[in-house]
Amino acid sequence: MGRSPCCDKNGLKKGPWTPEEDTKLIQYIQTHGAANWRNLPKNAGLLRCGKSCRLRWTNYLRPDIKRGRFSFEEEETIIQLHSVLGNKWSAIAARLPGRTDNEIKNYWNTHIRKRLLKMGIDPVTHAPRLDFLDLSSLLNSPQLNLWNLVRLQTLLNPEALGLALQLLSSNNENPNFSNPNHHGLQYDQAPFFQPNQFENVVNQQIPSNHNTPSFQNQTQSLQGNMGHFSMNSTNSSDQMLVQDYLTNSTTTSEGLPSTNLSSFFNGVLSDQMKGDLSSENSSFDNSVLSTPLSSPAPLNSASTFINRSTEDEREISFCSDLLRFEIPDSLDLDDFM
DNA sequence: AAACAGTGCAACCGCTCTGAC
DNA sequence: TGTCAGAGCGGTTGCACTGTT
Repeated sequence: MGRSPCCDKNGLKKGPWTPEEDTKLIQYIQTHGAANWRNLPKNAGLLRCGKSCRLRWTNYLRPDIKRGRFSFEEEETIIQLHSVLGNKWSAIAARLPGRTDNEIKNYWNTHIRKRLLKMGIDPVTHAPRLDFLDLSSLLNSPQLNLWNLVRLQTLLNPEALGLALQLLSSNNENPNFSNPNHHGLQYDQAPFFQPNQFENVVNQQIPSNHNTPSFQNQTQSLQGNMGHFSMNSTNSSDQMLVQDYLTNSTTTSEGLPSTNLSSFFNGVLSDQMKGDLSSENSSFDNSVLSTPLSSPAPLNSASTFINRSTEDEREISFCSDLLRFEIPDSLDLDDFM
């Protein structure tokens, strides 16, 4: 048999707390302290379960509770801590003064989790998931520009890039696949990817070591997402940038992609564009020009939130930061172990 | 203006874990 | 070693609020 309930629930009140109940609880705890929750309701004159009193106090009435919207910094901290600690909400709350575990849990489930899913990130593992990623929403966004393409580098995992490379390199063998280059082909006349072409190429090009259910699921999802993008994107220059970016990627001896943005920029950008990127007024991190995919850029969370004016920008940068974060030196993981 | 659907959040429930005794 | 209270967690519910039709 299970243990006896913490209190006799007959006749006990449930539901929202009234101001009078709150006042009684606060006054009692201020006088006697927060202890012996089983006897507290009776002593305080409350028709509540002790557990209910404890939750009410710890989650709402405690004087050090901070109410209101989570800040960018708090949000980022939650994500970083969650990637290390998982669903240990109390441990996360201990690092966020004034926030409770329940509040963080609710905020995670209602805001952060949804946003991660939208950005194609597994909220459990914090890894990019192609079957979660909605490329069309990213690439069709009004903010689609060079910055977002750069940030896409961090969204796409090696498998995704490898698949794209195989697709692009297969054009010599597969006449059905259109691989336009920027020497005369009219992009606004040629579709970027047709879903059926994508599927045909995928079926032919998946390497044997990627013949796993999860990889197949991801490639199928990528097919759908890329197909959606191609059918909806009307910005031919954007398509060209993506195409060139992928074309300039290389593969390692192990067959894994090793994408270097410098080759992309050198091959695609005009001198004017490179100059713009290197200007002091640009928020662009020049280190990315020489940073291979396998070398994550250091997290610079303070600067990444500067001058972001739109929710989309915040989401994209938010996602980018997620995948680039590193554990701060000040965070002692031994505390959690 | 009313009905409806979607969203956010406080609160609850049932269970497990932990530490004190 | 077993029992118990407190703490913590995942999941869920109910309600208020907001946006849409």
